[in-house]
Formats: sequence, structure tokens, C-alpha cells
Amino acid sequence: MAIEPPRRPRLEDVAATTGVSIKTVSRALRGDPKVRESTRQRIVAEADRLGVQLNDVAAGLRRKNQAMTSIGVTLGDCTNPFFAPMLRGIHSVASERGYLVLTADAQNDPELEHRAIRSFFAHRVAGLIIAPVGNDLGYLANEARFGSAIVFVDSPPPGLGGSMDSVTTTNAASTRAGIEHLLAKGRRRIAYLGHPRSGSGAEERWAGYVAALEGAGLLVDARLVRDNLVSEEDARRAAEDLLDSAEPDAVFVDNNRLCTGLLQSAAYARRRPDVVSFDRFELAAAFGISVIDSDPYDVGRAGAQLLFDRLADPSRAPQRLEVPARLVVNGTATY
Amino acid sequence: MAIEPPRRPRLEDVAATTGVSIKTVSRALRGDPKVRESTRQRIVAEADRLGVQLNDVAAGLRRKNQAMTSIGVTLGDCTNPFFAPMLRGIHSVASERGYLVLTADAQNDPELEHRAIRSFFAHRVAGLIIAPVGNDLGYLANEARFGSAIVFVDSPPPGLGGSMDSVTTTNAASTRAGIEHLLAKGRRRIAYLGHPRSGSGAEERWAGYVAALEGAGLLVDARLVRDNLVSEEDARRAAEDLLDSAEPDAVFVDNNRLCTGLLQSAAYARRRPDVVSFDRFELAAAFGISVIDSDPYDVGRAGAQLLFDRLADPSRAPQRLEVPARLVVNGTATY
DNA sequence: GCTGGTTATGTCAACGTTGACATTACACTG
DNA sequence: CAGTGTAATGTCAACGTTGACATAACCAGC
Repeated sequence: MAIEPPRRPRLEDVAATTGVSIKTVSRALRGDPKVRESTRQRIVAEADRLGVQLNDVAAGLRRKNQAMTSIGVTLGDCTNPFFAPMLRGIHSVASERGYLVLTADAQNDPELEHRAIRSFFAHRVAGLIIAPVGNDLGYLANEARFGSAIVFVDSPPPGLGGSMDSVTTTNAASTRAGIEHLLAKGRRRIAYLGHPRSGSGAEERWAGYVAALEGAGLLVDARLVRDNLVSEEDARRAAEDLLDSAEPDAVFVDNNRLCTGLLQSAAYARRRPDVVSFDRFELAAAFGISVIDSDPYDVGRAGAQLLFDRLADPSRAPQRLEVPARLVVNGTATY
Repeated sequence: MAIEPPRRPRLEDVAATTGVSIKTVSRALRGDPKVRESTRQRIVAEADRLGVQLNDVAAGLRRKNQAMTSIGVTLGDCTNPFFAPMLRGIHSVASERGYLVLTADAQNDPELEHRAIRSFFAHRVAGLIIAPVGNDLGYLANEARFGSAIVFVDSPPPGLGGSMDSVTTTNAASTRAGIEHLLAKGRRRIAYLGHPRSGSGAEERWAGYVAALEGAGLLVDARLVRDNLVSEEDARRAAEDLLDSAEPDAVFVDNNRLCTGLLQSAAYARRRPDVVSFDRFELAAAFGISVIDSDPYDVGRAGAQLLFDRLADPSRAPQRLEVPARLVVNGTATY
């Protein structure tokens, strides 16, 4: 059994039935203007009839540095609600340029991240967009030498100095603005629920929190701070404890995942402190919480644009973009 | 300026410094047992030193039917909360098999979907997982002939008969169970907020709704039904109108996106009808609404597994899997 | 109708790898 | 130690395309 599937038709087949050379077919199909219009039409018609499509794999092999028309994207966890719209932003730019997008979910594991990146290079992606989970991506320095563009999003490149393009958000300034909003409402006991300090701009957000408090003449109260929270469940548990024991009148949350945990806690339902959360969050208005919206879609678009710009000009200076994050109070934009 | 980036090292370079032929290097690196162990070690060490990695593009070109070690996934909208965990399920299976995942966001546009699929084939993916948005994908019949595996998820293949593998959920039965739950609570005026009837199992869900009502001796009341809702905003508007005009005591919502819209409506906040929504939804418990959870992660894994099974045995009969969807009442599993 | 220049098309080799097949090395048998 | 069998390695061409270069076709000008 198991009859072989038929071969895919190729340029050669079009050449045979139109009586031109393979090369001319290649030119016609890629829109090379050095083909007589009448010839082009004949070829295109015949290619359509036969279902011939250029083989990008073979074409990739021929290109300088063998780059495919695809880019790779690694995310720590593609179910993080920040990443889905970011991915969408990346897709939108990539498809404008005719590039495909390879994705990898590193499951928050630096080892998997590294492996995914190696796979991407094995597939000869033209470039890479990385939302890093590992805290040392120094191994990328070698790879970058071969002409692959690399852009970091969400967090600047760990272990690579300032030598690479990146797109982050105005973490410190926007967090500060968020805290100041709470202070203006008269809140004084503002709790902090946060990520591990390394990565994803957590450090800067913390700095923004501290700066805002200090600006108001307040000191950081360690009892109001819970760090090192990774999962939703971590955040829920921390909230149960924190809200009852330290009785904050407001809570700042480092990101939407943790915020979801907070909202699921029984203590939150009882006490209903004011909440400001980093990252967009669809049901913020329904809960009446404020968010600092860094517009992941824009981050994704900016990252992808940076990538293609770098591909176009490999020698330009590294860019470090910051996408502004706006404070959205109870679902209503304020600035 | 613009110095050329150095060439990537290849098998030839390893061959040169180890004094064996390219072919032996190829064998050693791919783990072919017909290489003397001592030779293999020398070669692997040297390959590591030089940073040589097999070029999957070139390897792909050599394979039967030129398939790359990658699969393509098209989604209507990757920000739909159903799809992110599904994608994760796909990733997990793919990475076990050493395959990469190309994604495309069709932005709910059949034309973009078609274009993405063409691109995938141009990149010679080994297979395709499609959550269809178009209502006729008949054009795939041609492509499938060349040995690409194709699996539909979320919705069976529109316009292709039963000739292809698919993974859906128990739409009708689970919707019926959800409605029956509401009936058991004494609700009689159960509204329906739904998708356009075509695609995504909306038809079956509708059938489940009707069947449950009929089973209880009730008739469908057209005033309680709002169809053809696509966006969150559609759902919000429909809810504002429906809840006030028809005064339902419960609402069934076709999917999580529409549910988000419902929850954002002012009318919902006022009236708080019982809600049962299709699809997982993180904050369901916080809102006290029930969901019918079709576990997108499992759908993704099942779809990817189906794909690789088909790749392994192209001649087997098409499979139509149904992943069971459980009713989760107020965030607590009941069966 | 020949020259020079432009435009359209063709030829060839190469991209980096691997399948098919060929060869060599080596151990073992009688 | 020739003969045989197996393990290890090598040679060559091909995958489908395109860059570099070559040629053919055409036209204008004289």
C-alpha cells in the first residue's frame, strides 16, 4: 500500500509547458521586470493552472546567509495575557513584510528557551524576538555575528550589556504615576505584589514604587511588600495573607497574572482595597481597578519593526525603545 | 562600510579540521550508529568548538517531499483566550517531537487565512493545524495530495466533508448540560448570546440549547436570542439591550469573548442574571459565573498528536476527536 | 545592412545537506 | 593467507532555486 504522494509541481514543470527556461519562470513569478509582459502572463497563468508555488526553502538556501523569510519569537509563557496581543502585533508587522512567524513557548524554563533559540537558528530564521526568561543570554553574542537580527521585548537583554535592540515600557515612570494616583486619593498603606526582582522590568517597577512613596515622604513598609511571586496561585495566597495581616488600603500589582490571583482571593472580595495593576487587563473596568496599560500590541509592533529595521541596516546603533504605559483609572483614560 | 558578516560554519569546516569526509560528519551529528564511537566523539567535540549546527533548511530540501521539521498553525485571532492555552498544547507536543511551530493570526479574515496557508506551504511545513475562520477551505484538498498532514481544531473542516482529521469539543451535549443546570436551578427565561451560526461549533451549541429547552417542555423565545455577535463590543451592546428589554433570569454565552462583553455591560452589573459561558475563563469564579470548560490545552495537544499520527501513517482513516467539555459551576467542578 | 546598445532570455554552478551506492579497512574462518 | 563478511568511511549527484554571467533578439541611428 502506502502509495507515494505525487510530487509537488515546480518551476521546471511550468518551464516545460510554456517553452521557456526555468530561470525565466523564476523571474516571472518573482515579479522581475526583466520579463516581457506577455511572457509573464503566460507563465503566471500556467503556474496557477499547475498549482506551482515557489519553494521558499530552496530559495532560502540560495540567499546570502541562507536566511529564511521567517522570524522566531520566544515567549516565557504564551498564555500570559500580555503576550497574546504582543504576538498579534508581531504578526501584523511580519505579515506586512511577507515573513512568517515561528513561535516557541519556553515554559519559563531558560533551558527550553535556549533550546528553542538553537532550533530557530537551525531553521535559519532571519531574526529573533525574545521575551527573555533566562538571566544570561550571553550565548547569543556568537549567533548575532552571523547576521541574524535580535530584538528583546518586555525586558532588556540579560547578560549582553546594551549591545542589542530592545523594546520595553516606561516601567519606573508609569509605576510611579500609578502610585501617585493612589496617594492623591489619600491612600497611605499601599501594598506591593511583585515578581522576582530580576527580569521583565520588575526592578524598575519597584524603583517607581519606592520613588513615589519617598516623594510623598513615606517609607517602604516591609510588611506591605510581597515579592517573588510567580504564579497566579502565589499571588492569591500572598493576598490572603497580606490583606488580612497588614491591612493595606491599596495594592499595586506588578502584572496582570498576579492581579488575576489577587482578584481570586477571598480576602480581596472582603476588603476591596484600591488596586492598580501593571499590564492591560480586559475586565479591569468590571472590577473597578485601575491599570497601567503598556499596550502589548504596540510593544509587539515596535519590536518587529525594530527587527526589520536592523535587518535592513545591520550596522546601525542599537536602539532601546520605551513604549509609554498609560494609567487607566477604573477603565477610563486620564491623560 | 557594512562589512559582511562571517559565514556560518558548516559540516565542511568540521570535516576539514577532523580529517574525515563531510558525509561522516553528517552521520556523526545525526547520531547514525554506523560511525565509530571514537570518531563520533572527535567530530562532535570539533563541531561544538566551531559552533556548527546542522542546517535544517538544507536538510529539508533533501527530504522526501521537502518537508521541514515544522508545522503551521492558523488561528482566527490569537488574542482569543481560548487559543493561547491551545497553542501551548500544540507547542508542547511539537517540541517533544523536535518540530517548530509557525503561527499565523488570520484576524478573522478568510482571505488572510488563505494567504497564511499558502505561505505555510511555501515554507514546506510538514503539517498544518487550522482553527478555521473561512467557511470554505475546499482549496486544501489539492494541497493535502502532496503529503501534508492537516488537522482542524475547534471546528470541523468547512467545505471538505468528513475527509480530514479534526478535534472539536462536545459542543451540543455540554451546552445542553449547561442549560439543564440552569433549568434545575429554576430558571425559565434563559437568554442566548451567540456567534454567527457557521463555524466554531456554534451550530451545535445552538442545537444543545434548543434540545435542553425542548426537553423541559419550553419553547425558544426569539426575544431572548441574540446571534451573529462577533466582537466583545457586539456582545456588550446586545447585553445592554437584551437584559433590559427581555428580562432573562439567566444567560448562556457562546464563548469567552462574548462573555467578557456581557460582563462589561452596565445592564449585567445591575441585573446579575445567572450566567453559563462556553470556554474556560480565569475570573469565572470571581464573577460567580459557571463555565463549560473545553480545556483548550488538551484540544491543542490532541490536535498536534493527531497531526503527527497522520504524518506517521498517511493512509489511515480520518479521525474526528471530541474532547469532553465539563460544566464548572461557579468555579467548582461538578462531575 | 552594420554597429552599438538595450532588453529579454538562457546556461551553469552553487547553496548545505543526504540517499544511493562504492570503496576501504578490518576481523574472522578454514 | 586467500576468501568472506561486516563495519566504517567515502564519492557523487540531487533536492529547487537563484546569482553571475553569457547569449540572443531587437531596435535606433547612420
